[in-house]
Amino acid sequence: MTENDLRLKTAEIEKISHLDYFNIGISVDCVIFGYDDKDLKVLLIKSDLEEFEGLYSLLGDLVRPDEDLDTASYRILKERTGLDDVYLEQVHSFGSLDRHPSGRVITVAYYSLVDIKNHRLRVDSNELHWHSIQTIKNLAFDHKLILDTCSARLQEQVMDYPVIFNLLPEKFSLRELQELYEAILGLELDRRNFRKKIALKDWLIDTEEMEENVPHRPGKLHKLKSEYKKIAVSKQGVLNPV
Amino acid sequence: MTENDLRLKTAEIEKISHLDYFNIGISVDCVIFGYDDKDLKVLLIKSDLEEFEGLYSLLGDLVRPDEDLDTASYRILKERTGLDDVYLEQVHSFGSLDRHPSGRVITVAYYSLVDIKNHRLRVDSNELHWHSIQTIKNLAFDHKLILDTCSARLQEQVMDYPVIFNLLPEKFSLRELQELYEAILGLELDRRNFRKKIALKDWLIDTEEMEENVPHRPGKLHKLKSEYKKIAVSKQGVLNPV
DNA sequence: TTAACATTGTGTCTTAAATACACATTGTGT
DNA sequence: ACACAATGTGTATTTAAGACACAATGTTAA
Repeated sequence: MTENDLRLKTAEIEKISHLDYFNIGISVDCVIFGYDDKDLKVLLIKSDLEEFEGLYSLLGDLVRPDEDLDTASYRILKERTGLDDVYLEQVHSFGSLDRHPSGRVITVAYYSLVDIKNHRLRVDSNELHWHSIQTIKNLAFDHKLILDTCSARLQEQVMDYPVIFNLLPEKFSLRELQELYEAILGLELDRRNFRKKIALKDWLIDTEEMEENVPHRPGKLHKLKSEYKKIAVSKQGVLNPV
Repeated sequence: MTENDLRLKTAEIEKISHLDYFNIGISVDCVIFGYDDKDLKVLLIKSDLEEFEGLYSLLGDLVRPDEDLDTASYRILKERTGLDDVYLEQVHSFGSLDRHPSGRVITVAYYSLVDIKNHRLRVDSNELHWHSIQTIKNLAFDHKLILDTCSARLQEQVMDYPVIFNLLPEKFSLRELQELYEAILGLELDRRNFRKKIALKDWLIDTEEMEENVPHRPGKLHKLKSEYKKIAVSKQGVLNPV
């Protein structure tokens, strides 16, 4: 390498340092909701940063230069959980100056809905754990704020769009569905009025099957009409209430 | 400079090139809505990019390393319009690979509501122009998509939150308000039912004043209750319907 | 000055949805 | 066979939405 090459290299460093000043990292964080044991849960991982020792954080990663935002969130979900074909929706972007201890990182938050029982994650080997929303006091970074924002969004959407069926198995009883609504909304619902409301939306088909292995009178099993499954799996862009 | 220095420099270049590979620009774009002449309008500027010659684009800029997202959108609004103290709300982030011809730029879209009449912008000197939403066919970048997304968001919010009063002068007649709703929702409303609905929301105070200089029977002037102005100017975080 | 005009302001009826509320039925477990 | 735990169902009340018509008021122009 000649002295001239060196000068060129140095100039390049200058230029890149300037770029670096303007460099802001961009990441995606996924709030992955699950439902089990009559409780709304979120999938968290132990933070690997010293600053947040002992705290959990959402699943996230930097966005690669060759992938768009939705692709990045799908990749993270797939890599971390092995899940594919899940409901994902962008919620909000967070960009406080001090939100990441090791530099300026703006993050785009997504929420996701998965059926815990159906997909068996290798959660323990991964340091991944399901946490009840109720019990979460604080998280690494600004992830508690992100979680709360996504929970609020989920609450807003739950009565207007057929999304939460992604949290349930293919077939479910109306009791299971009502318990899920109650878990998300944080209130108790009247059984008769709830059933009337759901019937009015006309989202469900009554399979002719019945619950099994319940220690009481079994209920009918229902499933989501197939025309709504399309919307539910990947709601792109603007969507009208059904 | 020794051979060893050179090796160090080269290593630094390697490292920075790697960073550069991960470098993604981040910008903010503002959809600034205004209302005039019974028409919903948006503030646009002639694109300065060759690729988009003749097309208009939204007002936007790169986010600086020392400002958060909300601050960036306020700055852009202030710089370009001189307006301060306006309603701004983050809507969605857009990150397609090919959305910017000169590189990878992810943008965070905000919408803003301003009273055209009240603030006299130097629009002509700035190449800034108000365009009727109706007439806009395409825009530079993916700005048509961003505009449509923000319009849809505005439509969603307009009946639930007292936001659109930011588009009107301090005092307005119920006819003006109804025309604004009609412009945003793109439909005609029944006058009696509209007034009943607005009365039910209890957002307004009846000032004892009357319209002036109208070529017909003048209507009463109303204004937004002050407790809602707070919310309306800067809706931070999660907000419940009123 | 008066008549035509444009818009204000107001109420009832009907329909749809939300809420409050109670009892007989069915399958399981002991 | 009895206690248990849940299913499944209907009516009455209140609240909101939607359809719809006419008298009153101020301006303008003949």
